[in-house]
Amino acid sequence: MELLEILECSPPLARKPLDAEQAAGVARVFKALGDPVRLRILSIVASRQGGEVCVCDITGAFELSQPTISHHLKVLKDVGLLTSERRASWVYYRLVPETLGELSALLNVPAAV
Amino acid sequence: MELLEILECSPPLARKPLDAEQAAGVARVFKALGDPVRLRILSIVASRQGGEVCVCDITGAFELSQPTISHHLKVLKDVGLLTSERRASWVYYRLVPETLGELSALLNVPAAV
DNA sequence: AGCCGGAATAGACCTGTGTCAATATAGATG
DNA sequence: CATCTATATTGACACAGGTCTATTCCGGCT
Repeated sequence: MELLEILECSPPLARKPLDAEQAAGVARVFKALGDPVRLRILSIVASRQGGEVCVCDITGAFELSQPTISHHLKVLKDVGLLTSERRASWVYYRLVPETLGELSALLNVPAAV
Repeated sequence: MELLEILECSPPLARKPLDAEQAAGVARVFKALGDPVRLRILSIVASRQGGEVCVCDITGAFELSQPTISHHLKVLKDVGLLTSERRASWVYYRLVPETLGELSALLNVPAAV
């Protein structure tokens, strides 16, 4: 997954201006975070004891159709924020803490100049 | 600016699921970060010695029209990531490190469970 | 006052995207 | 095999958003 590579190699924003390619890679992830439903999904997964959540639990937390939730899960998965695993009839989603951590580091601008 | 309040009161994602209102507030900021041009603008400002950049310098760094850059600056300003100050004919933009810091903290998920 | 340059705003256009209903797929179970 | 439940995919639609041109606004200068 090349996104993680970009993130891992990216110094904080203040280090030096991002080039177009780096910016495009990082923007994909932030764009995924730029939706309230996806943020809530992410926080549901993140705060879940055991670290994984069944899709049905997520669907139940929203007044949105099942395909809509499935769509959002796919977006989060595609940018490397979540992974999924099927067990029997159910699919479980987990955080990818590395991705979140890299984003966090990227935004961690040193104190005012 | 109520956004900062939301951010300041928000524990990390893993603490407990965001409610709809919190998620909407935070999503606004991430949405602003979810564009490559805006990320580059932000990194230009962040990496600038002295902490401020004239609009003309930003415009010069892209092959985009001046109104387009102005639009992106407005988006970043509206969500509290930048502030601006007019001096004579020029307008200078600065980071709001608090906002970045809060986002960084929000994403800072504790190590795997 | 009039002009000039830097920056912001307005409006139009086109693409991207969040949502849904309908359908398909996967696995379990009778 | 038939069927049921859980999840994913497809296609359609409406709205949001990035970009441009044209215009306006704001300071400084002559």
